[in-house]
Amino acid sequence: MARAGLTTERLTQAGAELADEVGFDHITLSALARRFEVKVASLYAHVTSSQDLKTRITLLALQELADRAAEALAGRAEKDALIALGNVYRDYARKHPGRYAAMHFRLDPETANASAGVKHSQLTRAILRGYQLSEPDQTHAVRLLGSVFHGFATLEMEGGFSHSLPASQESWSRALDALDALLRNWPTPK
Amino acid sequence: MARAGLTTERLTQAGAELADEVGFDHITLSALARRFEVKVASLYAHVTSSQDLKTRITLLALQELADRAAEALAGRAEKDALIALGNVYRDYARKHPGRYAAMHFRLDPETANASAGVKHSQLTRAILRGYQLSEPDQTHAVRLLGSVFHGFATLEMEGGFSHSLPASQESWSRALDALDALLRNWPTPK
DNA sequence: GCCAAAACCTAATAATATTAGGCAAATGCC
DNA sequence: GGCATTTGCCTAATATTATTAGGTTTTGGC
Repeated sequence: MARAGLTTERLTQAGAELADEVGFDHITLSALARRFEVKVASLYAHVTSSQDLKTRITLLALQELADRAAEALAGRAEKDALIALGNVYRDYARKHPGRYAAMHFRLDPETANASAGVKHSQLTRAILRGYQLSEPDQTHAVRLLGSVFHGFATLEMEGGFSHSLPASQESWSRALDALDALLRNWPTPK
Repeated sequence: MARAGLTTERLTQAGAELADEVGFDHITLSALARRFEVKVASLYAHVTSSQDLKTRITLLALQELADRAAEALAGRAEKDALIALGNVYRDYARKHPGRYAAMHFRLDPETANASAGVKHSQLTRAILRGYQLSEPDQTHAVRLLGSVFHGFATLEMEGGFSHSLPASQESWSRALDALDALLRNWPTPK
């Protein structure tokens, strides 16, 4: 009989799609095997374990998002850059909820360090170039931006903002306005 | 032989402790049964399913956190209240990572509506009384505060801030300063 | 002490993860 | 083009977990 043509890459890609459909927490090797019309044991020639698959999906998501972020930031500065980066995160979370969740899967330190995850903070730091912030305020600002982007995306994804008006899009725009105002006038502790 | 004295409440409580130890995603009825030195099937007299246990842990966490938030806000206003509420969230996430994660377990709408979850946004809204914001800016601000609290707590819990200086505590203080400054001078879109 | 209800158990089924070892299909060498 | 080898996928077996059905034993009220 014809072969399915499994490869590590194809499994990772299909795993990412599966995650977007059923949620990262609910992906299984069984479901993935079913999708390829293949027996579960066959997958073990390409991934070493369920954990391995999840790790690969995580790395894929981190890379995809870093690439989109880098592209979005090209040629933009200040508020333009801030809005672009924020939208990349939010849009990715909305379109790819499973992959977005994958990015918060715990990786072992070496894997994490070799991942595109490190690019994320670098890219966030890059948009601060347009604002006048020096260390250590830059680091504080990077962490605050990361918190807002991640927090908003997560809460919105969970439906936390969908049961009341105004529409969450409105709050998002205002959050970006607020962050811009903040970076433009970063408070110094007294 | 002596009986273990299982009740729904004790299972929920032990489940919450287990979640704090191994992570909410990794709690199992088997592990819980082991902890009580009881067979797994015995648990089904007190919880209807694994899903049911998780739901109960979620409700417990939402309630605990709402109670702590309410207590922390009593007699405080403005920045004092903001700091107190933020710290309640952050401290809870640090001390009870499993329960904190439980709060983002998907509940069916009716359960969610009957939960202490609704109190959270009310309490957040309460601290805005000290600042001069009217609708719909209040809602935008509630959502922003929620995003920062949740985002920061999550990223810190994952160790996202632990591999670089300054210490995350410092960034947290500065984030609260920033939010206070923002609420005091909420930008209007042009 | 007796007896109902409650608490816990054994047994059986099903889904998933994982390992070991087998056969067949594709690949490369002559 | 035929053959050997590698590789891809399979069957089979084991372990863990979730869940249901139905059987005992404990316990508290009388």
